Amino acid sequence: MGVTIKDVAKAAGVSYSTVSKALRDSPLVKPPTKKRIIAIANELGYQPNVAARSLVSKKSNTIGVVWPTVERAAHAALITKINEELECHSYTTLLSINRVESAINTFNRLQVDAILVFSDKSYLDDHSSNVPILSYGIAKEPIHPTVDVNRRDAILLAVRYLYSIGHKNIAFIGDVSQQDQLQEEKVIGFKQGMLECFNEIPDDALIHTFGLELYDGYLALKTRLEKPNRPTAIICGSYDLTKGSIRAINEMNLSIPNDISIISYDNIPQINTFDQPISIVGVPNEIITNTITKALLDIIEKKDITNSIILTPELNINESCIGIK
Amino acid sequence: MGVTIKDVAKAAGVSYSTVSKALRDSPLVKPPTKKRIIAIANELGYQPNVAARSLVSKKSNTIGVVWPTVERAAHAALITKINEELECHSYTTLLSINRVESAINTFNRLQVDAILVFSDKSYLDDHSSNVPILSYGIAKEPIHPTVDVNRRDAILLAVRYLYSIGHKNIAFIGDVSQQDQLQEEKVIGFKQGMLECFNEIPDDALIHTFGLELYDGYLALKTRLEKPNRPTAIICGSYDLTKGSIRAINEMNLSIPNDISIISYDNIPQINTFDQPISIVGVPNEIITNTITKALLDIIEKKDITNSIILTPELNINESCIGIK
DNA sequence: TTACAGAATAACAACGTTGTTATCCGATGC
DNA sequence: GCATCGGATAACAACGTTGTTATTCTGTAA
Repeated sequence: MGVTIKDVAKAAGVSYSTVSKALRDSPLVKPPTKKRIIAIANELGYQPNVAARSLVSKKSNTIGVVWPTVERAAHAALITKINEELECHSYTTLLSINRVESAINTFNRLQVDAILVFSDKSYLDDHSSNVPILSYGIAKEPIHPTVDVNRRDAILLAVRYLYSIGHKNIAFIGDVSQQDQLQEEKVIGFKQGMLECFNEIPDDALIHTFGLELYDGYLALKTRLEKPNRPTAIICGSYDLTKGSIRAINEMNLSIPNDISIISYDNIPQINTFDQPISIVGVPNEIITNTITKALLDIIEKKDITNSIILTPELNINESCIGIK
Repeated sequence: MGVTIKDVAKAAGVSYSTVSKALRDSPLVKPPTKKRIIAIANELGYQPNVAARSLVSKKSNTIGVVWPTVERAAHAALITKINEELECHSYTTLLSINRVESAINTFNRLQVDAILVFSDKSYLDDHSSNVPILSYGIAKEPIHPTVDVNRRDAILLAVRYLYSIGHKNIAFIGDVSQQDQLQEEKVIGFKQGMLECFNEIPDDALIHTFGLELYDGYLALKTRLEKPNRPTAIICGSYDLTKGSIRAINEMNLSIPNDISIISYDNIPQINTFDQPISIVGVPNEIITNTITKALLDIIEKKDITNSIILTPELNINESCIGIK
């Protein structure tokens, strides 16, 4: 079925080792011959056999990604990008939506070159994995090298900025259920910022949602806006919550930024699909993916990354925020 | 790094071909020897080398799944299940979230045994793929063998049922934008049913949403319920729309089924997470996944399933529907 | 012309596995 | 006691590729 290197060799009238070298662009073969061989290979529709190649090279050029939470939109954006970047380095990404342990097992069987784990948990059980593992999540006492975003500082940055332009009534909308450490970190950052700026955290400054979906944000903010003491600035804990919040604000016939300034967490590309520009705080997706890609290549090369990498968030302000005199 | 079959052979004092046979449970090797070899292999932590194995067997035991629309929850449920089922047949699932053409290319390079494509489009461009392709979507003039759900009949069934228990004012809520052929089919089924039962399609029987998300359903239904001539029964075009509809109904202080009966499309497990049981119409997920798995194994073996498979929906009624005298 | 360097290409082993074929050895039948 | 049979295991080729080593060929200097 498949056309092999030997078929090409026969067609070109050379030995098969020459073909191999020609296709790998080795300097050991004369340019004209090389050109001719490549042309013939293309014509025959030659596809290198991955199995044979990785058998001899002892590498699969494949990276396994463990992604148990398929639902999270932010992760989807990350994975798509990482996938692209790795392809540039001629690695193929392999996704598994199984449970973490089971996925790690499978990837060990498949002998991928490295495993990337997306997990909310702060640590993974210590599995015996022959393959190096990188995790993206919380770098608190990690077992494996980890890439993490400093969510606490992100929200802190936002509070400080809003304070600096005169806001006195700032609210944070997000999941305060303490189930998810990632969300918890944001709340801590908010509280820290409020204490720093105002020496207190008013009861109604934290707007609780019960989930991270659009509707959760919509409902929570709408309920809050119907009460007195309307905040002049809101920090939204995630992309979907921002979407819901904006709908709630529109529905109340309020204006961004004249009535309410908004800063959204999550620095993902979709943020540009809103009707109006929205200020954001977070680590740009591109930086996250670059870092992860680089870290993966590093752990493959055995450049042991002992330290975890913690990324610093950036603030991007535009007309969704206005100062208060 | 890896412990090979030869290491096991040396440790067991037998030839490596004997080890191979013992591990594949061949009758050619004596039971006691077999047992001993397996024990030693386990002890050494032997993992068969996939590359070598697929090099000789000319199979990768891997199936590529093209999944360009990561966001759709219904697809996530399907894929998870298919993944499980294939694992039972010792196939590994490989996900790609790239564009369809690019993904098919990659999978050809990796020489997977078959490709499963999730696509809204009614047909794929005729790519030169050496690997057999199965698609899940619309089986209208398909190029590749296709597994399809008869969405038209599903909604038709629902209309007929509601009519049979006395409803005179039935509405369908769904995406009527005609962008998506899958959604379009449902609308056609609804219209057909209405004509069949009532000889007409009232203008307000179709409740348009502009998307398939929860909030889209919520907003559209709420708007509709504020108008006169409230429907006594509603058919929801998808799981997320059902969720939104239920919220709208609750918010208006209406009761299911006393004020409004509900039937939801999408026969997925999550449907059981609602506060109350909801009647559904559609093909149970398990049947879809079984069919797809079987079809995949078939095209791998025979390389030729000429006919597409169209699945017939089922109606599952419970207390979310009540008759009208 | 012969010898020889250096480039170009051919030959070959190796990667880890599987299926086929060959070998060994004990038991059986005459 | 010898040939034979058959079960158990060993030996080996093959899968398609790459890196190393061996061979051929070309052009140049003695």
